[in-house]
Amino acid sequence: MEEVNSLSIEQQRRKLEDLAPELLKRKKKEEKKELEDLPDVRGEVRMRLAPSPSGPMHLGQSRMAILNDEYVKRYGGVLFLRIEDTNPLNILPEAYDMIPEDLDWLGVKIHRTVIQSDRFPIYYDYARKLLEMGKAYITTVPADEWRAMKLKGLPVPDRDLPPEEQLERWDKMLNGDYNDGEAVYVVKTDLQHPNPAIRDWAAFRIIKNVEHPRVGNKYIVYPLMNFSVAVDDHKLGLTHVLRGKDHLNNTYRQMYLYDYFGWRKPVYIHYGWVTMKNTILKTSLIKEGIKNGEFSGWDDPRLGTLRALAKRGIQPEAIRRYWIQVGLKEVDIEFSWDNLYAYNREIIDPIAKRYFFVWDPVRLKIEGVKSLHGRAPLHPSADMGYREYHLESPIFVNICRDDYESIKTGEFFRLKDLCNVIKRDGYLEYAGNDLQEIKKRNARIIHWCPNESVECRVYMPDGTLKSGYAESHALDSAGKVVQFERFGFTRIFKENGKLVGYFAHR
RNA sequence: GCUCCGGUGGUGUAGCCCGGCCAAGCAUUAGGGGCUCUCAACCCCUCGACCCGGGUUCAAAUCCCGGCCGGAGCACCA
Repeated sequence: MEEVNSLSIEQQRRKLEDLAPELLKRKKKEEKKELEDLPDVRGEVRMRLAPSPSGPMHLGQSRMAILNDEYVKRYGGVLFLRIEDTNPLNILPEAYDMIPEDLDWLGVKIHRTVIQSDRFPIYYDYARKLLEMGKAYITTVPADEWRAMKLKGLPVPDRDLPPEEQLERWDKMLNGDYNDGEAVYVVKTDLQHPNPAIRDWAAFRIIKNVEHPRVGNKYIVYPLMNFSVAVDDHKLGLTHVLRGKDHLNNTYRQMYLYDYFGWRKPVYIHYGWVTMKNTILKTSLIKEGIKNGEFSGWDDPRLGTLRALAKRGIQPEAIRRYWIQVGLKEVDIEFSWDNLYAYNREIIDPIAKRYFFVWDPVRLKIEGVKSLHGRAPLHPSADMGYREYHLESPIFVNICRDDYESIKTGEFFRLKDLCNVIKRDGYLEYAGNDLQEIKKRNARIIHWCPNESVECRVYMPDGTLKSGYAESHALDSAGKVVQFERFGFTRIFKENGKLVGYFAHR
């Protein structure tokens, strides 16, 4: 060892070359496209997605859906969809259908769906057991006082009442003898716990006079998330739970239930926080915006909902690749639209047909020719056939105002796949059809569309609108993602004979 | 304030557990060039990072200590 280190780097290298040249060759490393293995896997895996039905799914939530799906597919097992609708104040009834639709679009395979509002009797059952065990209490102390005591590490008087009395109170809660906020079911933990967030936590509350979209007024005692989640995670036999690290303290809280009941704990993995700059994800904001007409709906192209992305032609597979490469690290990350777009382009570029879309159009006459024939490939490399143009005198075409203004009068340029022209005052002069001439003179080639085109407007993700004309061939691709040349990838739809597009990315 | 979790280029990630193949890989972005009848794709090139300070060691992105910075939670929401 000492001998080796006494040599210079160059000497060491030479010596190594003699002994084992293969060690010097660097392996070309490929981009990692796989997720890390899950820890502690014994055979099949049981995992879950647990969205609350407050709206359709958005990009942020697609992360947990994709990752769970990937792991269940890798190891085999069961993926549960558990709809967490225990807060009747924050439910969008349509979301019960929207969420499975969104998951289906994402390609996430759900094996079984459970809805928490079906399971209240189960929660009540465990609640009673816990009271019998003396591990929970029902307090009638007002919320703020109770919280203040907790912060000081002090018990409220109710905490130490005997189980019989607690059970009596529990029955009174269920019977409706208390009104909203007058009594709360609390799980005992450790009042001295250094983390105040972990000390005694509320597990059931009373909500009267609010109709739950699925169970109506059947229940007035609603479980809070930590209780119902822990019970269900256990009852469903989960082996691994993926959740955002904002749930870290909830995991610690739930551990008390596992300990009290002696349940086996799943493996928890907490992944980092994702910030999405200038992306609208908050369902409450979206709901508001739809209501006041600011957004056209849940699929408004400005939004970060999966439905909006789908409408713009973002492929579910691109979203999947994105989240797989981000992985499960506990670091907070910033979402990168660029990276998502890159994955999407990878998928879409080989299959998207090419068309001309002229936004902010200028209509110009081509002088000096009787008729013109054009032929442009629908795809530059794949064999998808051609779109053809036959123009008869008088010939008018549309080009983008930006192009028109940046071309000088007298300048020689080409209308792609049609012919060469010279810009004159207010019209174009036909200048042959020699492509080599364009190349030789390094002249510009711009796109155009015939006078007989369809109106087309394209909604951009930033909320702006581009309108103009698209060549009528584009109607053939209605519903699909196309690339408007020199514009970008856009998903187009036919509406009243016109085209409406939603821009994906360049 | 208290509790917990993190810090690799603009962004994401690999490497960190088990120190030396790392003068740090990959992807994306940006800039440049080539190719192309698109400002797409493709090919080539360039810029760009181990939070800071100590320590251990022949050797630290990797181990230890301290600091700094960032984030999350502290709801009768999920």
